[in-house]
Amino acid sequence: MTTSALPKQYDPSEVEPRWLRFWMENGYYHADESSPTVPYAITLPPPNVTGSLHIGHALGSTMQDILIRWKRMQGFNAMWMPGIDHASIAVHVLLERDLKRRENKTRFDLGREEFLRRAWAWKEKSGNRIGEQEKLMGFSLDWPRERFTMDDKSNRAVLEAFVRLHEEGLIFRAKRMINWDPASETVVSDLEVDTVEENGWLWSIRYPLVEGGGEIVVATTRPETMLGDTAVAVHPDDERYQALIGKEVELPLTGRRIPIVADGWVDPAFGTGAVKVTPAHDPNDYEIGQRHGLPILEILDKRGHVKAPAPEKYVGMFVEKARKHVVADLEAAGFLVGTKEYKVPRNRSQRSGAVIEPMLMDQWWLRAAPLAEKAIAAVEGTGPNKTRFVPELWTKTYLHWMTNIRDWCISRQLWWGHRIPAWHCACGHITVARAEPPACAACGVSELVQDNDVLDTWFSSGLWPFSTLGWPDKTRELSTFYPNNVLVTGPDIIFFWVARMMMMGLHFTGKVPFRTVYLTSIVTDENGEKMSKMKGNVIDPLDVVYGATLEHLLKRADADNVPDQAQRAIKKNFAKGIPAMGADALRFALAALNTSGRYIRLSIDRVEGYRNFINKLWNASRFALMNLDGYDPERFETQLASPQGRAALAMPERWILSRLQAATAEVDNALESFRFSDAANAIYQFVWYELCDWYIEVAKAHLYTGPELEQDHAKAVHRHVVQGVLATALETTMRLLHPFAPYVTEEIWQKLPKPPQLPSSLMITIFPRSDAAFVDATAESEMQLVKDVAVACRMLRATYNVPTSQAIAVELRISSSVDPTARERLERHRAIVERAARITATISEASAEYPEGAAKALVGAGIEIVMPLGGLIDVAAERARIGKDIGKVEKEIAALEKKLGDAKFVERAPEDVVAEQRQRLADEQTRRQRLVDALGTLGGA
RNA sequence: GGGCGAAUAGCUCAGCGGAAGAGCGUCGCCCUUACAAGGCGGUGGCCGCAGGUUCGAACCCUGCUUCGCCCA
Repeated sequence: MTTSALPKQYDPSEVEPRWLRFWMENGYYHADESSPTVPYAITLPPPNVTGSLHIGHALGSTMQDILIRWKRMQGFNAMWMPGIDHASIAVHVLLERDLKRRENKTRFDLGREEFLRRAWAWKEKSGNRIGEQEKLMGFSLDWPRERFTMDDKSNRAVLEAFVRLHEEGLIFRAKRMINWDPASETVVSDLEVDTVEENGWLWSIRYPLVEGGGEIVVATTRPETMLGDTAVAVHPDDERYQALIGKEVELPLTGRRIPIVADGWVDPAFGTGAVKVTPAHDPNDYEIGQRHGLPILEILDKRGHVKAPAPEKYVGMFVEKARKHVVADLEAAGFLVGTKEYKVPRNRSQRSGAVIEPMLMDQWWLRAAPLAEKAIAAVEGTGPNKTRFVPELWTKTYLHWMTNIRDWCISRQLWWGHRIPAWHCACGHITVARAEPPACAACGVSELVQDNDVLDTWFSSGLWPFSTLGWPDKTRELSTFYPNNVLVTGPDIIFFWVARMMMMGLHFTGKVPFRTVYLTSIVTDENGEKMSKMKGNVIDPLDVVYGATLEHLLKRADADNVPDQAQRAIKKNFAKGIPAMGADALRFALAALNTSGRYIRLSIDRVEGYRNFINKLWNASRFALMNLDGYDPERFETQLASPQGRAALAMPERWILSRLQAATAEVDNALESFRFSDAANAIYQFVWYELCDWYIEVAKAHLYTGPELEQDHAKAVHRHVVQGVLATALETTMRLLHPFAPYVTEEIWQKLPKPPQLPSSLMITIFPRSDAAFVDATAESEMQLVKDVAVACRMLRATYNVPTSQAIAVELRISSSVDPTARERLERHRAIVERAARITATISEASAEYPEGAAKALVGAGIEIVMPLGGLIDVAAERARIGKDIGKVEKEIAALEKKLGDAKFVERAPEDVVAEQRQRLADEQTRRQRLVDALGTLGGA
């Protein structure tokens, strides 16, 4: 191997495709459901087929891949289920928008069959793209198992679930108030409606009394719905209107007579305290109507146009237009009392953006309360199986929603989705069945028409964790991989996914679908703004991986039809484009930034920092590979296996192996409790600040070959040990880091010399476990001392700008009375300190005599560093620096004396705490004395 | 209106009862043959405000202020 040929900079574009192919070709991603080993399963929340992989997916999926690769390496039968969601309404919105633009047609012009043909074509293209993106990110999904929510198996599961729930009386048909999207002409879920405050008007309208010539004035933001009014309501305690309750008014523009009713729901402080009641087009009015037995007058059709029995004049007008005409007519007729600007809470469909019309309609419903009961018990821990949320705070959100659950409207007036298995007969009877029934169950007629509606997408999502494993059949997959161990998703999906899966899972399988729900943070841009194409602040994960020029970003934005404003934002945000970071850097960044906070502010700069880390690791490995000639991994493995062999290691070797155990333990513990950022940071710290900054620097002295090596056998032996420790530490680091950064670790690992019996890929090696045999407190404290002394020397050197090239003589003065072991330790490790700080050291006892013009520094209380600088020293600066240190020390001393002077503290605090504070005080006092002495000998005050 | 949360270094965040931490930024010095995507060193904090509990509070409790988010 010609390792010297390794490039100085890690090039992910060259490395990633090779290993991706290797892993896929060898089937390492695939889990065998018949394997006797302990399963560990995660189901990927399937991305929406309309989209491409966005940064939120990248985050959630990276966390899942970290878990899966980690567990796989721990020997679990790790299975990660891939799939795509059909996203019923999202596909409709997208295709219909396109249809409108290109052909100026609606889906109704096209017909159901042709529309579905186009939807499938879209699914093929878009679904494949998502899969490609997931592969490029290195996600080790079990591809042969890949599923789609509308494939045959899923269709069968949905059919079975629907029929069973219907048989159980949990699915029923009823006419209730629903959210109608007039643009898409379908029901939408409560969860898919946003209430936004928009600028509007509040109109006051005079409704004249039928008798007595009086009037009542109502305030409304939707005057056009007056055409469907069937009452006026006031609060029963409202003194202004006591005399009017029970009277009738004549409804302007229609001539209809409607009553004035008293209802507690009315807010006397709103407007005039009197409101118009339109039971057919407002949920609250509907409730009032029910309480008072009011008639229901529907005056809006499915496209949001006015219809009869509204007066002929308005029929056919869209609500907005009808509003203008109604207001104008009211004004002309003298019924309009006032108009004022008003913030109107308006419901809009998240999908189409259209204003939602509450409407009364026959729909299919799922009675959710009985299902929710078990879903609550499982999370409260009172049921036989349990699911817990991580971070725990989301439990409340889930429980709050689940305890206040309402019946779920599951039918949608769309075509792309699972068609409802119900057949309507002219006699009015509806037959629900697994297959088209030959005849009506009620009247025997054979001309039946299947229900036109499809199911809400989330209905099939609820079944996903087990429908993907073969349910309703009792498959081996199901018994092996269900329940899943974890579900990873964003907190914004709790109600959509988690809640539905919990309800359906418990109902149909009797088991929770997953033991743990891990909720990631939500990724925003660096200013904390939610990413959105419209804002021009989206970061596409693959643009980060492969890099993108500004031109490329703008071109794509143009293709996506984003507004000019967003294009300008892109020019500002990504003026220099995005440099290629590689998949590993992005994955590691996402893990490192994924703390328990609710948001991750992702910026390219942060990712760049982690790209640098990957590069650092690459170069450390490069250094090792350039210095491993003659290294025999088997010989070293044998040495490490024996206690004597381990005891023969020198301090720095014992130190780095000990630190590696600490890092390993931290990574393992952190992952066990889903603290991804702690795990990533533990590796980062170890690699950069321990392995690279210290161990490799120390190792250099022993790795370089020279003529003396051939004469000095001990040196040659030691060189081999250093090579072994370096190679071993790196090899273990690769295994630790592999779940986070699979590509670079595999690349390096394959190059490292290692014992021959290891597997062919890093991804199927064993994940490191902290080994007590290598934990070495003595080595750690000795190395700490060495580092502290070296750093103090460097500080003096930097303060006085002593060039690195100049090895400077330094006195290390040690108060053996303060630190009895320091002198012996420093003498033993003098060479390391000298090399690290570029000094030549003389070690002596502490003394109050100082050479002229020396800079001084303290390490703890017992070690003083004296750097003679002759004329170089800036006396004033040195005085200021030491004076400042004295100030700090005195502040400490004052605080400690106060504490120790408090009798209650000494009396009540634990003994060890008191002793610790006493020791600190003594140390600080010594330090102060040393500093004062140093100051005193400076002169020139 | 109901609920959930957050205020700690210039920025982004960790710490959640016994000496204020990280990353990035910033300021010096250095192209020292693994790495300038680098090395060495420094600067920087009434831990939102006010009370309380405690020998001891960034951390626990109460209130306030300001910002988020979710639900109606």
